[in-house]
Amino acid sequence: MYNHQEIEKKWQAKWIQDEVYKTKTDQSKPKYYILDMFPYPSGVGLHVGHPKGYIATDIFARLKMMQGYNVLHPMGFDAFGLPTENYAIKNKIQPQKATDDNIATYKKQLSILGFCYDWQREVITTDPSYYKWTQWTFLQMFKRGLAYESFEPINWCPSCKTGLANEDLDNGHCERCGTPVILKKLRQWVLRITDYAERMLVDLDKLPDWESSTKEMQKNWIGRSEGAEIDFKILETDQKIKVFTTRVDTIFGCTYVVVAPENKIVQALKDKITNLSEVNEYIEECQNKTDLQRTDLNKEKTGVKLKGAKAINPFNGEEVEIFIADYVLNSYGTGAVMAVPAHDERDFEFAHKMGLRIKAVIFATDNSEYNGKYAFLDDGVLRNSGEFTGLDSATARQKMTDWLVDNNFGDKKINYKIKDWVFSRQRYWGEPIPLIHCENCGVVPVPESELPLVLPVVKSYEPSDNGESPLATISDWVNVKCPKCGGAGKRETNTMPQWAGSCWYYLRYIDPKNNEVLVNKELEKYWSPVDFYVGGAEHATRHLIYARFWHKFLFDIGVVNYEEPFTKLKHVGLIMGEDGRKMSKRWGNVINPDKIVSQFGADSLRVYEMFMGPFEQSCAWNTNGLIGAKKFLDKIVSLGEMTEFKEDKEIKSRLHKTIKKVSEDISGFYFNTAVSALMILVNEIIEKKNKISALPLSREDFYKFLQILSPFAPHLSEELAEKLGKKESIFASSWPQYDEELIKDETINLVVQINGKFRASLLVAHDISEKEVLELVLAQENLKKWFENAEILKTIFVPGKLINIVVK
RNA sequence: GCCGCGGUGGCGGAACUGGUAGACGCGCUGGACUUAAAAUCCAGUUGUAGCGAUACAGUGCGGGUUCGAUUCCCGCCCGCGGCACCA
Repeated sequence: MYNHQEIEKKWQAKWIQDEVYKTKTDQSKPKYYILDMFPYPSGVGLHVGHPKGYIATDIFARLKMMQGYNVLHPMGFDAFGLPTENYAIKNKIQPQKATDDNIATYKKQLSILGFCYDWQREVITTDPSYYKWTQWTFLQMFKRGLAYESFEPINWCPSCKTGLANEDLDNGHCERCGTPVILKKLRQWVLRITDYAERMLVDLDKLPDWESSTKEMQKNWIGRSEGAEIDFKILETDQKIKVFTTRVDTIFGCTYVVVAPENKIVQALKDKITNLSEVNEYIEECQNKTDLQRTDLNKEKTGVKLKGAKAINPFNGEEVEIFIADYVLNSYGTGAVMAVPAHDERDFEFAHKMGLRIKAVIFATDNSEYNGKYAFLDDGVLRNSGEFTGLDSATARQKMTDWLVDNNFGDKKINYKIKDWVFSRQRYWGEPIPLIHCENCGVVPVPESELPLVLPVVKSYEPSDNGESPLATISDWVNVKCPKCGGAGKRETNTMPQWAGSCWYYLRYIDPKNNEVLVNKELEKYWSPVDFYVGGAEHATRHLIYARFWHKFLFDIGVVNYEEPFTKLKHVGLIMGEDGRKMSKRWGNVINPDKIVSQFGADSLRVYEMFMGPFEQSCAWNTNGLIGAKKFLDKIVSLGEMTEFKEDKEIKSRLHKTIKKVSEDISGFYFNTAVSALMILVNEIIEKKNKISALPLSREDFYKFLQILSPFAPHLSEELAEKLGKKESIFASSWPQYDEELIKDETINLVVQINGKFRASLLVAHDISEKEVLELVLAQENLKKWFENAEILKTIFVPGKLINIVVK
């Protein structure tokens, strides 16, 4: 037992006093930038699961420091956005005050865990000196046409009363409050992230050190598909319906065309449609559905025929019916499809329900006939397809696309599932969008010299029902002169989404106080890119998509010198409650880190969380396991009390093996096995110690042990190192090297197998020959029975490891 | 439905490019110390049979490759995560 409270307090104060973790930009040394995803400071504070990733990066950073790197390992807070705003409203505090309080709580909670952050580089996204540059980047996007105003229907959360991006949805519900979203027509600012879709996709291949699951998720989210856009002329008009398909080869099987209910073409055909009231009724019906209802796969497909209008298939001149149906999404492709029921499941289902014609044109290569019971989705050979009959699907797609181009009926087209980023929120707690609406000049940017455009203090920050932000009510802030013509202008009152500030914060840590530029070029060149980024997997298709986009833009305008922000990425597994459920107030299973630290110490918590299991894996909390970690540290304390040192050869060898193992395991983020290796070493030392009544190590070697322990248990290691007489912080020391010679075992346990089954192990010299082993084996009394009445067919010998004798 | 990951004792998990399955920790059992308990220390702990040496079985299920498979291949089952009418 040792007084962890006293020791931890002492060293935390000393580290700050001696500036042990101050980042030094000594450019002669190699740099290492290791970054945690900065937290969102919520009202309830941290639970014991949050620091897991921070502990891991802290251990890693300490290793790198001691290995002689200049380490940048900063921390900050992502504080704008709905959670704080909703919390502030509920508790009747100003959002700024709520943010300040929450950050103070978080910092206190983090500080007692003994992290090696350089707090002088702290970045807070709600700080005007920070969001000045968020606004600046937005303006650069605006100036290059990447930010545009749109009036299209978007996701709207009726509870949070704001528009949302696709990334803010969780299965059709608002990710924040769980309310099903609806589509609502709204004026909004949108970023052209789709312009970067291709690059974001292709560049994933340049990231070998990202987890493949994350890359896969991003690929699916970007959702590239290659196909063609085809014009279907509408009979007796000069209108046309543009459809997108990846299966031009099936077009001779098209028996109707479907457009989304919101598609503009419906209104354009008003005069032709003879059942207009029925059509309008259907459109209204669709508008009243939530997104969730509309996209429910289990529901039956619905739709209405546009009577009086017909479309013409450009390939065969056939006249086909036109339907509106909400199984076609207006937001993807052209909002219209050619329906080929024989070769598309959805069209098949719809055609069945409405009693429409099904015409098969693709046949399996084995010439089996189409049975009409389901849609045939595979590629195959074309039939009934005019001049393209007989071609295989892939060739047909090429030739038919060429035909489209030649005859002016369409073109090749690549579509992406990812949508442009809806970037405005009708809420208060966000970065003001620095634009001014002028009657004469249109939308005019706020001059860069006037940045930051500070978020004004407002009396009521509750959201409104009318799609306007609370900022719209502050008339003396809203009404300004147009910076261009001096005439009357109005400020944009929407604010930026929560994800804006986190798109580039990693750059600001490099140069956190610069008021002239976003980041100094020279410093950026030295420190970037982020070598290693660690955080939750839930950000795979949110923050990590946005940040890559933002970064590529900054690359394009020359702010940064490389194209991908995060070289290596790992996700931290959750810590669940003792009951196996996610820690939450609702289940009453939240474990508070402050309590754990005061009761068991930060070092115990650190060791335990790293020992729980593989870093990426989620794992249930178990207080008994924590006590095990504490016991491990207690044992080390008892070693530290020894005053007699007597070097032992076996222990020295074990120490060097452990140095190797721990170094490799920290580098590879295999913390559980690193802790295990340290435990094995300690157990062996204790066993020996009990025999010889002295520490079976030299002073120097005991210090080496403390060094490899120190990333895990920094406070205790410093304390024991000081006891050994060390004057300088252990983290200023050089990481110990292992001795190759000491690791080699002179004698080894050689495995003896007979017919592949383990039968014995023999203690022999490591370089024993096959012949010698065989002689030894045959001489063993307890193995004799295997060779009686048996013939040795062959032996397999793996030097230094095993011999397998095959007998019959 | 599609994509990705996983399935090993009572529990968390270990096992390098195929080579002693269950390291390390928790829990449990027995013992020492104690008036007693906690703490600590020692021993045991995959199952079955046996006093024991030992033998057999065993890494989700069924096959296969191999001298040898938790590891590689084929076919299933189950769990988790993501996406989901994307034409």
